[in-house]
Amino acid sequence: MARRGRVELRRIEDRVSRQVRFSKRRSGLFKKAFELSLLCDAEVALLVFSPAGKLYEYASTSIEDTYNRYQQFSGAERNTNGDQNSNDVFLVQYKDGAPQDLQSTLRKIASCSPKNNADESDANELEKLESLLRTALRDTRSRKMQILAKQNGGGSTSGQRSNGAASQEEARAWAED
Amino acid sequence: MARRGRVELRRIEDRVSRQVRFSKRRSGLFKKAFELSLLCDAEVALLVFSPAGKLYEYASTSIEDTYNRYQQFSGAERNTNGDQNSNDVFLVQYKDGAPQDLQSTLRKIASCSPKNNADESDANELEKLESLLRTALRDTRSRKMQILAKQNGGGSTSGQRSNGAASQEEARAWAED
DNA sequence: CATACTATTCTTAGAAA
DNA sequence: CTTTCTAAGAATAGTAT
Repeated sequence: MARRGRVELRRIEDRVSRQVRFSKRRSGLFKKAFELSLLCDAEVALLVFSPAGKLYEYASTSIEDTYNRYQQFSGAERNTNGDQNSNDVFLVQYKDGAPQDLQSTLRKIASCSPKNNADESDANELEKLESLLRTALRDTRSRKMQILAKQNGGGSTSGQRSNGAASQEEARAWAED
Repeated sequence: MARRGRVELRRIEDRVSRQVRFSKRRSGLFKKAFELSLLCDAEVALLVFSPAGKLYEYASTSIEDTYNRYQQFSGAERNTNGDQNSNDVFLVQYKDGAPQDLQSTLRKIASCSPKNNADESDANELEKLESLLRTALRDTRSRKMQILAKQNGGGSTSGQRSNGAASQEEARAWAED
């Protein structure tokens, strides 16, 4: 049996049904978000809290970066019309040199052994670890994006069916923290 | 004429086409985000920057609120006390995926050995790795925050304040669909 | 919670305005 | 940049696992 009619735009009463729909629509939403960023070269950040309080997130770059850009944007409204190759001050070329070093980064991460005691020496170590993790995450996203793109190179857009955790790395980054 | 085939999952080369698709897909994405929050009673925050740099946003509550909730959720650092040294603040216990398990997460990361060949099996592995890295990054940040806070005598570490932004614009109209 | 199925509804690429 | 029109694809409600 299938849908009986159009979807009414109102909160779903039945808990089970609402939960199932949340799961499905969430997947669809994240997929759309990913596709928008990849197909149209847009920067997307998406945060979703389920009714149960669980967090789901997606960001073409990172939640923090996009939120910061959002705040800056709101502060200074600077809109240069024309989608030409305007000289973007923050344009940084990452190219594809990073992903190859992913294994190297992972090895460095593995060598970190943060203690459970919180002291000053740990702070520095954690700082380094954080940096390594950021790099590894960026490289992992980038590589995964390449694979997905290759898989769907001549296929459909619905090839990616896992959760919406997909991500991409573009040749643009204004401030990778 | 309509669509001739499936959509290729890759950046659209033609600028005009990309722009038109961005406009359409953005509308669709925001509609989906709105529906998810309404139908399933979820909290949603969505930020999109067009290739031209224009901002589009939607939030079931507000971007700031949801982002703050995200920060608390992932960072687990919640200090509501401005300048008073409240000891109990740092005694907040973390739930699953807590900093206490950071070492465990790092071990899992270390066990990942992404190959350089881009095939389907690699995509799944990278998916897991990405998830692990996100977790590790969150935990690392969280722990670092704790240490820094402790060093500073428990001073406020969440001084980030909004610049009085927030300009809802694309959050209505499709409520009739 | 996530997913397989399938009938239906919904989204959207392409071409123009 | 937004939107109209049409038909091909995509998403998904309800149900069961």
